[in-house]
Amino acid sequence: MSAPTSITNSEWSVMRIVWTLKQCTSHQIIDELAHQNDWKPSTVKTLITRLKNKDYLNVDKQGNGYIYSPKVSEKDAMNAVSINLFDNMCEMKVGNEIGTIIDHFAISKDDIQMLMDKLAEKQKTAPDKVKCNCLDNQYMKCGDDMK
Amino acid sequence: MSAPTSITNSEWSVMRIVWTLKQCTSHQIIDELAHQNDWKPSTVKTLITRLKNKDYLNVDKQGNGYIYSPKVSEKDAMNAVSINLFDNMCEMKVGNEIGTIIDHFAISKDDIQMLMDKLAEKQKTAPDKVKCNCLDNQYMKCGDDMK
DNA sequence: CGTATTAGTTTACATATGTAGACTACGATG
DNA sequence: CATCGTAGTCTACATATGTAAACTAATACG
Repeated sequence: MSAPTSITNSEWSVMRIVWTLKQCTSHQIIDELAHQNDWKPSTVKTLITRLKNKDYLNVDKQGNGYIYSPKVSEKDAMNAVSINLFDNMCEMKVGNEIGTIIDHFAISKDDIQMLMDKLAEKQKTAPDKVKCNCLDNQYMKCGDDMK
Repeated sequence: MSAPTSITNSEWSVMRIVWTLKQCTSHQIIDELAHQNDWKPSTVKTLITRLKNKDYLNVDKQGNGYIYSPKVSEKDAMNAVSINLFDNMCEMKVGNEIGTIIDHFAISKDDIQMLMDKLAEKQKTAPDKVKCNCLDNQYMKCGDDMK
């Protein structure tokens, strides 16, 4: 259920297809990615092999080739990469950055409502300030705002 | 002002220090990262060089060595990586994922308020549904929910 | 049943990344 | 001014990633 190793951008493209189709043949993946990215069949085959090795894909023999299905859920993978990303950033600035994401992407009414509810709840126990965690050492700590 | 190339995780560690200190010597960066990650001086020096080449760092001669300062703002870099990350994901699922991030990280009262205001505003023109954009091709589209 | 198709495996190769030692040059100190 | 220490550059090397050709093996079709 969890995401063992990290996957690369191009592997991500393959996984999106498998997640969406739930199960599919290499042929379908190759077609779709030839269409989307102009990738050669060999390229996609390599990516599929790597994803098998990384335990992101299940394989089931069928006729000639295999049927591929996700071994790691899309949600788990998304969580792994996004949490990893924000872990890299200054804790103090994560809140502000979420704002940028909200500005930048389309979100449905329902999701927005869900987010507002979540925030209202979180507000109850929220700290006045989240401290910069960029420096472990003796140096001066970082200022308040980043514009 | 913009983030030209992408930077790696370890380069990110260096930049966080420079962003926080605004300007500093290699000595300071080396110290801090020896402390944080147990990296050898050479490792940090390599990272500094790569960041110079990637135009993430300004250098100013001073005495023996140099004073380093950011050439790309922290905000720009954060935006670049986070937008890039969510661009990789199924559009339909970004809203939900923002929820996970909100759950997972500490956010200050002020930031939460800012996010709620932003969402309230965004709600006014929000679509009922954001469609899955995983497939370009002819195949079936992805279902509604991901749990 | 043989052969064309297809799916999968092997090999390849350039660039990126993590990690670091060795070497060099310049400024500081006696 | 000679030398030492410190900062910076060069070199190194294993693994990861993007990209793909060549080869092989197993169906499917005639």
